[in-house]
Amino acid sequence: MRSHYCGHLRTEHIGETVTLYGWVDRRRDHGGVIFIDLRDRTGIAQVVSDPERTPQSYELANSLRNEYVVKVTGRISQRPEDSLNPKLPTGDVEIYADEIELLNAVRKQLPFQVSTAETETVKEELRLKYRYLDLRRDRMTKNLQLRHAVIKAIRRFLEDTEGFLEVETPILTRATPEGARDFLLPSRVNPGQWFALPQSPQLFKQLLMVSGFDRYYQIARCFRDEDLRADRQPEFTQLDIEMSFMSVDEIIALNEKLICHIFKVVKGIELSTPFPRLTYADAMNRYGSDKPDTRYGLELVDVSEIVKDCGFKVFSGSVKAGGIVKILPIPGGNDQISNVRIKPGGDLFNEATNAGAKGLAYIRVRDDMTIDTIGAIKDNLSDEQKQDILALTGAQPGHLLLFGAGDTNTVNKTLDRLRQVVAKEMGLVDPDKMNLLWITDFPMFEWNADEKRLEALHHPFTAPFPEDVDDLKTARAQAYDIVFNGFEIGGGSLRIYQPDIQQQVFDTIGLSQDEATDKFGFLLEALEYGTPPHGGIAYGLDRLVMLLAGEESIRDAIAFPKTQQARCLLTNAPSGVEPKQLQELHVKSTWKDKK
RNA sequence: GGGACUGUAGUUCAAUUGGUUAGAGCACCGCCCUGUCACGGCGGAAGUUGCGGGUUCGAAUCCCGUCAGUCCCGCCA
Repeated sequence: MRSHYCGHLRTEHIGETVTLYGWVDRRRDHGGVIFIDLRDRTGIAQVVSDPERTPQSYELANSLRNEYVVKVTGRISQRPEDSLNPKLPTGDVEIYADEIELLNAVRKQLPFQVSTAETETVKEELRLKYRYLDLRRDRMTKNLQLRHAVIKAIRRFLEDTEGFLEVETPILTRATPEGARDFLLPSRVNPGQWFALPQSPQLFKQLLMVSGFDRYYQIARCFRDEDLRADRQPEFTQLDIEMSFMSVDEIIALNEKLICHIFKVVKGIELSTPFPRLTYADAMNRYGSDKPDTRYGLELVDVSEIVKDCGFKVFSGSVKAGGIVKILPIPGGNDQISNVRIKPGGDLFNEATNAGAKGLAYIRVRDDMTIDTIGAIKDNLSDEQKQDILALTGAQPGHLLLFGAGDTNTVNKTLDRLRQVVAKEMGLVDPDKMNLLWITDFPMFEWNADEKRLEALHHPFTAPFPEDVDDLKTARAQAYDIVFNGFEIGGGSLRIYQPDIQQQVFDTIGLSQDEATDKFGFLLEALEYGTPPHGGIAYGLDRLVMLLAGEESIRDAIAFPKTQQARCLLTNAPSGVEPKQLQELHVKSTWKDKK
């Protein structure tokens, strides 16, 4: 007797007897025909029973409802010519039932329709509360299968082809001063002391390099107690990789092979290598972003030099204050984007001001190459300056030029966002394109205005370029991010393996000797014992799966995700606990339990 | 911490913009039909319009508060 999956329901197996388990897919109370959503979620089988031969099964079939669980034993048969259903993945066979057994009924009305729900948008709140039903739906089943396929491809490649070893690292670990907010757990046996959940296995994987496991990886759960977004969960999964004795180029090459393998196995797509590389400086200059979507052009143009002495104070003042003036040139924008949208109150204006811009200046290029612009530009820029701008931006008839002026960060952020909005609405994004690229040569540090100190852009274990070590403050890091269609899917670096440089980096970010010893003494000490040069990368696995699945929310790539308020609607976690538990943990509650 | 949007039968939506008894598809229940494939036919039940308050002769609709979900800013080495 055959087992019971979709793959066996083919014409070459006609005549064989099979047992199927599954859920009734759609309601039928007619003709003894039911559809079974197979237990392995691979397809739907049509089951027919005969009123003469198996009257009990026939009666049962006619009374079954959606989502009842059944066991069916029967013969694989050719479906009659007039009842072929190309929509069924089992093709043109059906099961001629000997016996239908009801394993379990649906005792309550379903909170939403599972079988036909592909055509309906169910409120996410309900989907999350009844996640076990949501996961029955085709879309979510496919997403989880895709996730599995990605992980399987990763393991095959890293273990079988490249000789990596998976090592588990602790979930109960210690709090770190840098980075995201920690999730903390009180220790019962150590009063007043706390574990933290790992933000990533960063330090442990470096210690594994010290141990000599020169090719480590882990599908690792990570935790960050920060606010959520469509592509961010407090609990998420990284593909974490670390290698010894490898250069940046070697690490990048290996990762390109890995990504190619995943895309080929999972999506059947052949990517070409090497992936393009952009330095951080170039990416910021050309796209205003360190994770540019390069599926379309719309590159930014810096016009600071042209306008630095012009009479328009917003422009010249920005440059004099150390900022910049840049332009987002939009071909065809003159016709397609109305003034209402760029002027105060308009959606593009709001987009700009939300990003921190003070306003949104523009130049429209008419068909005869004359221009239409705001008064301040018309009156305060010379004809030569205007012509220089048109020349530098490559403006053609029909172009719309949008200006960003101010400090460099704000300008880049504003134009980056406008660039994305415009590309989307003008249909410049080719959904079939799969653009992967590397961003390299990040700065080591950036200024934290609130805390008035430098902080690590990547993390404080990132190695600077050797030639930049003399002036760490402005040093570039040997770090790289991998960007997929405008999303950062991974990032890594060579790590510091010399204790003196590690100490210098801690000094630079204002971590005192005492504090560094207290928090990272174990690392500094480990570096004293012949640590090999090493480096690695970590991928956001959930985000990668989301993108490969074509989903817009990371939640659709995770079986049991949290809501934006970091709650689990299924279990209603987090929840209050008994006072006794808190006592044992030496924790005083200052918060009244929410009902 | 802040901004925006949403919340109406089990569910997806509607309700002529403040006006009679809040409607429809699907689901659910009953009967009929019995080779269907979004089957079909007849009938039925189903609502404190998230919750609380206010304005009004009258509130799903307007106002205030609150809860929940989503998107975004801050935040996320």
